[in-house]
Amino acid sequence: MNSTLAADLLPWFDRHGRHDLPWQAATPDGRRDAYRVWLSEVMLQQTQVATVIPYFQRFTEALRTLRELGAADEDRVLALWSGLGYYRRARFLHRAAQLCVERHGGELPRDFDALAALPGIGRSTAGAILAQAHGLRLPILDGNVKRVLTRYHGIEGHPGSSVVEKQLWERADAHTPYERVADYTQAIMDLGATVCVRSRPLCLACPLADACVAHREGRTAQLPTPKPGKTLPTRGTTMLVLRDAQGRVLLERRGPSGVWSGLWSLPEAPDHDTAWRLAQTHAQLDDAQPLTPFVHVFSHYRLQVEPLLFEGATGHPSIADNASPRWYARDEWPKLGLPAPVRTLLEALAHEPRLSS
DNA sequence: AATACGTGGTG
DNA sequence: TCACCAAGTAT
Repeated sequence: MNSTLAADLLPWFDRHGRHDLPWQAATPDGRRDAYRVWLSEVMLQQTQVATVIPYFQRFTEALRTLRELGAADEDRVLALWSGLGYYRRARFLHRAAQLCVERHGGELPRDFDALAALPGIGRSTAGAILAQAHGLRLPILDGNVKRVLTRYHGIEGHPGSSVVEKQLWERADAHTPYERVADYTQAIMDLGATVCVRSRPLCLACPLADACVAHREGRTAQLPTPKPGKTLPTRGTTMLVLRDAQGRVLLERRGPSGVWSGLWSLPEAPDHDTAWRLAQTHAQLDDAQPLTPFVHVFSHYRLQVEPLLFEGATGHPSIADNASPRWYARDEWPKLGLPAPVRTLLEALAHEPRLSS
């Protein structure tokens, strides 16, 4: 393999790459903090830089080290993640930090296999961490790299399929240079994010255009091959907003699997009748007010939500711990991991007490 | 191998 | 309005 990809890419990176991302800051010894690199890589899974930056800032200000993360309550971690989505990432991150404290002296292992064995760290993330933090020559294969390489080599087929992915890993490895690995890793992601974008790539500004098969053959619009689409199924649920005289709301912790796992959310029922009966088990209520229904879209289905407001709940015990379910006052919501639409709903309700459809 | 898993932005 | 997309991993 006598590829010139890295040699063509690095001068472009020096001039046009991103060098001031928050997780790129060097420590006093000129290295990058592996904890911050790790956190950024996990946050960036399936998530764009602009979305991640404020979450990264807030998270690292609250939990500055791997040990602080490991010692934190899961609720705190999920609250810091709340709104970012794919919450299993946060739970894995938390668990991995604890494993590092138990087994690896409070640090992220520098061995690839040990690193990739941690929950939430797959081959690409492990490679990115070791390349960025320690300069080890390891390939990465994220969405940016897949887009660049499918075009550069004219590779057909959905990049998510195992056949295509295998080819891409081989190409990714072959292109990874022995020098300036951290810069190369950032460079190919920057190229994918800013030049070799999905629609209307900026080939005139691309340092790889001369050697790019897709550019030469005019196939940039056809590559990478899009995922075979299917229409999202729709599910429905009724969310119960049980509110007491002080404005506290009943929330319950969701189970360890499924969407929003581990987050605090509103009690749910399949229909209004069931919701009504469920409400009676929490308080003596004689009035339910339908709020404005809304649709929340996940990656694999859309959820039609019909919120039902029950006002004036009384007689519940005051609970001090985090047992679920629990009544939460508004000033406690920020400390909770809440699903994005639930947070939006509760805040809207707090601002507009009489909001209804 | 195929699917579950969030959310906000965009054309 | 809506389908599609954006720094993947686990099962």
